[in-house]
Amino acid sequence: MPEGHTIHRLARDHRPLLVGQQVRITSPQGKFAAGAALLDGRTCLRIEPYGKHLWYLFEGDLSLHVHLGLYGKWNGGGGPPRLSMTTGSARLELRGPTACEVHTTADRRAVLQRLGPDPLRRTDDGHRAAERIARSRTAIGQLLMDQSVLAGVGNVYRAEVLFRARQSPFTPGRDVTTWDAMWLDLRALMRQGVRDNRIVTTGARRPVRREDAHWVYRRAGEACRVCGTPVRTEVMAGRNLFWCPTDQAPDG
DNA sequence: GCAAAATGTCAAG
DNA sequence: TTGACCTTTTGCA
Repeated sequence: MPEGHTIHRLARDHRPLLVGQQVRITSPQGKFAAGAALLDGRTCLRIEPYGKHLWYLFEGDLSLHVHLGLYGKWNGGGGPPRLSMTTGSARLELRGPTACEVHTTADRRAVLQRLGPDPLRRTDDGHRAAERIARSRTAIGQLLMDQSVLAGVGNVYRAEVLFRARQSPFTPGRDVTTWDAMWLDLRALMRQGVRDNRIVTTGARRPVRREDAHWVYRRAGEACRVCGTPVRTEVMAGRNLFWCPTDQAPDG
């Protein structure tokens, strides 16, 4: 399930299958029938991931925009897929996405414009995010989830990067002094996530048991791995936040 | 076997 | 802030 690392991994896996190929596109489930007809038979030119968004660019200024949301999946589950892409040798099926639509270049630009820097893009830097954070009274735990501040970070990386920086989620952005460290850490963690196709932040050795993969995420009530204090949880930005009240105590 | 939750977003009120 | 949407997994009977 998808935070930014999943999307970048999909792009990496799909490139050798689709780029340079003429692609047969259909909508067995019917909901994307018109879009599929528009794209069907075109050659895929490139695949571009950005944050949690994924674009398959085709000849003729049209692209397929996919956002997996919470449940979307390529090549999993049963029943008729929303979208099917086939070449001579590959078959990809998309089920349960939040977004599956045809974009023009202008549509794609409009989405990109609303997104903050993506830690997984080599040329992005954290400066734009740093400025937003430094100006804001909003809690850092909320800012990290805002895709216009930072693209690709979701609920797991939020909890884990805050813990690794020993940063309280409740500190207002303008008072945060750990941003540079968190940006660098996100780059490393998310790259690792692309390699593993999975989020592991504890440095646990493979094979990593599920209960050893995270410091605090989904560990409410369990002992903090560092200090033993029970991990706490509370809804922030509409999602369950997890943190250690001792290691991530607010300053002062 | 079913209810609830889940790595997400948007639009309505 | 809430509800809607989409699907799979988890936890409790």
